[in-house]
Amino acid sequence: MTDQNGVERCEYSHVHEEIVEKVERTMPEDEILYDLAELFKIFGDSTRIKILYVLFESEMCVCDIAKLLGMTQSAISHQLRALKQSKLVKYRREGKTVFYSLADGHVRTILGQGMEHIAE
Amino acid sequence: MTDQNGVERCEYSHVHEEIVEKVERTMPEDEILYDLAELFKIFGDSTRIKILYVLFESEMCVCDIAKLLGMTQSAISHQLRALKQSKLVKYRREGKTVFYSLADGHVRTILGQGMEHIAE
DNA sequence: ATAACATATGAATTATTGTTCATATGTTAT
DNA sequence: ATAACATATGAACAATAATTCATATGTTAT
Repeated sequence: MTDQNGVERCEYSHVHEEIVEKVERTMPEDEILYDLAELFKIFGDSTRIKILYVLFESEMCVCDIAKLLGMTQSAISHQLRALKQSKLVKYRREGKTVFYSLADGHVRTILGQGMEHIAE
Repeated sequence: MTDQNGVERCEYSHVHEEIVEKVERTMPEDEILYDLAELFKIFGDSTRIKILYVLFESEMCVCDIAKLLGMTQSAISHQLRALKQSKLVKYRREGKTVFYSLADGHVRTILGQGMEHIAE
């Protein structure tokens, strides 16, 4: 069923040619799909989700987040970096302290839709 | 800064007590947050995202998905299982063939919001 | 019952990722 | 300059996960 290049060779295809063409027209570029997957990977960790939920209520410094979640400063800092790189959180420095906050509204929508889905 | 239990002990907390209480009231149960992370992990892989995009256009059998994405039947089948377990796709059997399709509308919303976010 | 096809699955391998530990960087006060 | 505090980061380790390969299951036709 699979040739030497790993490409499928089913005897009878069920998709009509028009569907194939439509898929090829609508499917975003590989690079975009890769970026999209990278974004969702960020949501795919409960520590990061908790951080986002904390930031729903208020901007907060690294240490206070760590205290609230009962985790080390290092672990939280590493995860905040991931959230920062994905532009899901932003930060401002005030003396020794760095305050993190949510970067935009998509976070709420995405988490909200996820919640709705698992609630079913 | 960290005690022997790994709990943070910052000298000066910046969060006010009322914020802490609000976070503790609003934060969902650990189990729910875990399930939520599990759901987003599913979106965190470009192969699965491609499968979902394909299914936007039409229900489709495993072999045709594999052909469209240039991947093996086995790899697609494994990923479809993950999508099925997360209730993101459903399926119906017709003879030897199994047709997969999107299970609900959250998929579109979540992917759409993700797209909006990375487009910024 | 057997052959042929479509799909599913277990085990192995490779790659990725979260946390910890130790330490570095940056900031403020003395 | 030094000490103290807050945060960031690199390396290592342990845990997860994606794909491949081989094979099993399920369905249809002969």
